[in-house]
Amino acid sequence: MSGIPADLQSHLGYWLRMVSNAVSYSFARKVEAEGVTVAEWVFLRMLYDVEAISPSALAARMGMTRGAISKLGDRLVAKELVLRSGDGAGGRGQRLLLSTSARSLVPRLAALADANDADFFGSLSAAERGAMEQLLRKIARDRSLNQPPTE
Amino acid sequence: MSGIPADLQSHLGYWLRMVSNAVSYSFARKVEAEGVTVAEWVFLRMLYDVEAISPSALAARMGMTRGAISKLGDRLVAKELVLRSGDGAGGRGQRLLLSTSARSLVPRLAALADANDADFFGSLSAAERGAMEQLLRKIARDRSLNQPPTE
DNA sequence: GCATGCGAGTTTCCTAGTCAACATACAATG
DNA sequence: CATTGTATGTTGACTAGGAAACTCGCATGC
Repeated sequence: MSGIPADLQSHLGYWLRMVSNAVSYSFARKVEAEGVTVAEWVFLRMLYDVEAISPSALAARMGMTRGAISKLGDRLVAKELVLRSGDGAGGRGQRLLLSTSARSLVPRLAALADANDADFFGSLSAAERGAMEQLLRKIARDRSLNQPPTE
Repeated sequence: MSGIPADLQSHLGYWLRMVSNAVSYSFARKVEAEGVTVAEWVFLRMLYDVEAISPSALAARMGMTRGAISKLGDRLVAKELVLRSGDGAGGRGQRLLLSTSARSLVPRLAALADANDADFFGSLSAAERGAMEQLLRKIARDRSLNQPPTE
């Protein structure tokens, strides 16, 4: 025992990071054609469902800090994809919502997400993909990485 | 069709990113007790095996740019964990190698990596972990994310 | 009615990457 | 040899995010 320290490749975390980075990088290349980043896609996709949400609630769902959401919001407002309601910039009980152009952009981005997933996981069988998803969801559940459905 | 755009959670890439980020974040918290970052751990662990390597070869293996390796190297040299041989800073056919203190640090970091993997994947059965690793490796292989054993 | 506090959003400073421009050692070619 | 080229390492400008301090609106208690 305690001979050679464990190899990098002997850790699942290592492979997870490698593959995840590659998937995200590839997706980033795809969505940049639409002038958007991965974080922005997530932001927009979440708003698409909820209609309106407060910045700090969104921060919790996205697993980012309030500060990061504030800046991300600035960028999206500048791109005219997001509106801040209540509407003076400094408003307190603020709500974020999609612009109409964002609402039409999201489906196009979703198609890119589908394509990216297909690129990477298309070579797996449906059973394999299912197994992978179940395992990942299980770990996320154990760690409660699920964004709570709470506002 | 073309009704509601695909959900974030319907993509494997999404779950991969969630779990991978959580794993890396948790690992970062663990190794910071040893004064090291995740990237620094990878850097050190790779050097541990190869004995000496050129910065650009290491960049290729780590999937980072030469610039990033240069700065990462600076930090590790400052921490006295890495040495640059050939030794004037501007040397061209430069080699990176571990200091003796780094050589004794790596096994401790490896233990933390083991612990982190156990934290996250310990709740899976051995068969599940094996399945996960095989699937991830397969994707990495398809995309040739394996660092080539070439120097 | 006023103070006190708390929570939300912003801002500042810092870190860690990329990208692209740069300098330069080394090789190949005339 | 000299020149030209090419790969290598470094640097500077920029981006994205975290941590923590700061600012206010708003509620609560006195």
